[in-house]
Amino acid sequence: MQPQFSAKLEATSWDPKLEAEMRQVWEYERIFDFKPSNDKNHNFVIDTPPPYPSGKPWHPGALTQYTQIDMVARSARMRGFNVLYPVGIDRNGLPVEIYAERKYRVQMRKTPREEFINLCKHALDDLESYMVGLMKTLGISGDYYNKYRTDSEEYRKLTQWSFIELWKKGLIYVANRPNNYCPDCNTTIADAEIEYEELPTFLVTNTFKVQDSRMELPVATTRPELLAACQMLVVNPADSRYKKAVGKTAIIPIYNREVPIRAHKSVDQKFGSGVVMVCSYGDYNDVMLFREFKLKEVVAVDMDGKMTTVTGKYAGAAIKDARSQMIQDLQEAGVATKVEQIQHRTPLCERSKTPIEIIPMEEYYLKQLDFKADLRRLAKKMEFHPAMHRQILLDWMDVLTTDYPISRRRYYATEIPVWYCSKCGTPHLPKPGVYYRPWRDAAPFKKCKKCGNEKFVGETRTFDTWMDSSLSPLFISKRLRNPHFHSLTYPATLRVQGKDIVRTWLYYTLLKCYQLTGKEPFKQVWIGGMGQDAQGKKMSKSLGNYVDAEPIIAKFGADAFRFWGASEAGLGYDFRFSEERIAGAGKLMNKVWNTCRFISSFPVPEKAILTWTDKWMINELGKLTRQCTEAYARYDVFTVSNKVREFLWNVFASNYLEMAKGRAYGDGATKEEQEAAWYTLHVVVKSLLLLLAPITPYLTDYVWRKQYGTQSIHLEKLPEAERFEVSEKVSQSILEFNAQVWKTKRDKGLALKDPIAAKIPANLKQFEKDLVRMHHITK
RNA sequence: GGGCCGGUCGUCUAGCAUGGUUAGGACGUCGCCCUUACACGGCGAAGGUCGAUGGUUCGAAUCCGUCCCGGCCCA
Repeated sequence: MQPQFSAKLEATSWDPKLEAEMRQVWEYERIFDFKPSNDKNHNFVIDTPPPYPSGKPWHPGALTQYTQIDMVARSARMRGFNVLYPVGIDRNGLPVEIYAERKYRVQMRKTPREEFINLCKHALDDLESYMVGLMKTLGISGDYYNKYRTDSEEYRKLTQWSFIELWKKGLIYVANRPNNYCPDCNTTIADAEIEYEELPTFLVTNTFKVQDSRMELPVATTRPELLAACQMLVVNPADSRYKKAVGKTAIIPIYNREVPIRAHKSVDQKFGSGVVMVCSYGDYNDVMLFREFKLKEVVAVDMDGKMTTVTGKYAGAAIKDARSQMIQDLQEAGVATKVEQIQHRTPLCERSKTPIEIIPMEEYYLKQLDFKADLRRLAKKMEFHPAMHRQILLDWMDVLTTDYPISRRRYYATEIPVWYCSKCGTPHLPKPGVYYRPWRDAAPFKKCKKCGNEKFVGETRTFDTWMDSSLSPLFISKRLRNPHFHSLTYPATLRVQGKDIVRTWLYYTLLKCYQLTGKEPFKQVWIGGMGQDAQGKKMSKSLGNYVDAEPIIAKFGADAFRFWGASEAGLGYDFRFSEERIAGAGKLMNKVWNTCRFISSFPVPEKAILTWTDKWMINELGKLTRQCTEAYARYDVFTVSNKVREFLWNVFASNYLEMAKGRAYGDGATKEEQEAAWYTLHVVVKSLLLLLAPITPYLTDYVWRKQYGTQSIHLEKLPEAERFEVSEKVSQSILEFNAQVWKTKRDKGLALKDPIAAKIPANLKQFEKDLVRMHHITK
């Protein structure tokens, strides 16, 4: 290297360890604080998903999603917005309770409530610091100073406020209905919390006698233990085999009770024997038939998943045990004629993977069916990125058939703020704006408004956790705390989330915020794809294909991980986790570093008189800049990252840089030409750094501060595009010509610095001087 | 059974809406090269009958029909 030029960046490779240094600077400078503009349109409010601390390690797909969201936030800042990018932690509900039960080896029901809550808090604090630490490592530029927790007094106050408001609007009611119940979690769950799996089970065919007849009916069932709860047999009205039996009475074996035989079109003639027993409740069809035929419920399973006394000798047994015992008894009694193993689609609790039971229980409900049309209208009005994922929401709204059960029989969640008169049972709701714990606190009333009684009993149940999280746009906009701030930040600009929680978080947020404010909670929705394992399978702890991203991030750096996350899959598409490809992104980081290092050895001229080579380059850069700016406006970091990589590596470094290198060193060039090269090199590098800054914030800021700025690159705007009159085909010709010379030299066994005779194409005459110098072309 | 998405070199993908030069790039592989930013590099090469099959057309990865496979969601 000639002595007059020495690089400002010394190391020959980018060291990811420098990321920690950069992070400290950001924390010290607090450059990501939100300063609300009084012009609402300048505020860009992101409704971020507060992560759920459900265990370690954190799902690598989720981590990737958070980095993608951060790129949206950072690019919005560089587009000139004041960005509110909250950091929250979702700390309510089941996963934490299950985690605490495992970690501290306790059972919730056998632990005093206060004590159990404290254990949950402990577990949460531990997980939370782990997660926040990872977020910071990844360069998530959220507002850590105002980090919120959904189990804070402030947040729960808001949840209880929303319940009281919705109650006042008449949207809350209590009903005793058959409900999804998880005997393992001991609580009611919503349809949205159920998943289905094909599981092996026994299909038992039992013979039922028909009264006053010699007829016998084969009845196929997967739930023989519910025999005591059978209230009817049904066949398909078109089934000729059983026409004669319809209207008669059958005798239930073992219990010797009489039940009617009816016909209903819901019965599948081909399933089992074609005769089905209707019990309370084997499945949803039972629920429907009980309602339709006004049958009397028999509760055969209790809230612990044990058989009740109506089942006689099976009382107290677990469902599974009762089932095998019953099958054995039926076989011994000669009632069971056939026992076959089949695959049966079984509803499972999403959290505990236990088969759910349908048990009649009294719960609080929030009306939602009346709002379908309104929500559909909102969903169509909101802008979706990508547009195709709007359909997930619309489909879900289509299939809703019951209102939303909101009460849960758990401990670690927001309490339902209700007290009941101990005499007449009338529910009393307190004034909103205070956090209430009715299971512990004295009632804030003197007398029952109905009967005058002075004693109250506090509600012990809590809310479903989506009752809390569905209020995030109201919480981050300080609905209860700061009306002015609220008016500037609600509705939010953008909701960001994964496609797995469309039917829960997205849907419930729309529902509740619309019910409470009459508006949509956000203008746009960003739906990310899911991280899968290297084979494209869903990553889950139970499958054992879970990857811990932390050591990979430590190895390659957050920027490499982020770049990979940006460039791997288009917005909304699933992506596969691959260490190899993250390593590949790490190489790009190094390429960026070394490009900057080389160019850092040249002065930065204010302006220059450009040669055609420079004009060509700046024109190409302009094209790239326009493409990237447009892509950022669509939150499409996939396009940005891939276009920048291709430009940087294949056009700028491999071609322009080689063409301008000699000129930059002053080799056979005028001072003017040399300065033009310097100028262009810096213009391109500056723009590339700015375009990459939202995606790889550490490296770009580090270089920027060393080389160009007195302030962080993250306080700059995205670059402007410049245009020159350069013929369209020139770019391709240059690339082709260079490749051809390189190939010729290779074929002839020449070194790159050896002279070669070559004819420069007519349309590249303007670049002749640089090309001759670059390839050492002789005439 | 219904919906959505996808099926392009070993792997990840661009192109497909507005059909038309040797289907572009990345990762990996192989060969040559330590050329004064980078060997975490440079250059080159191999590798694809664009899921299958009909059709429209002078011409289809691209448009239309049917089918198959995978993923997710729903029944």
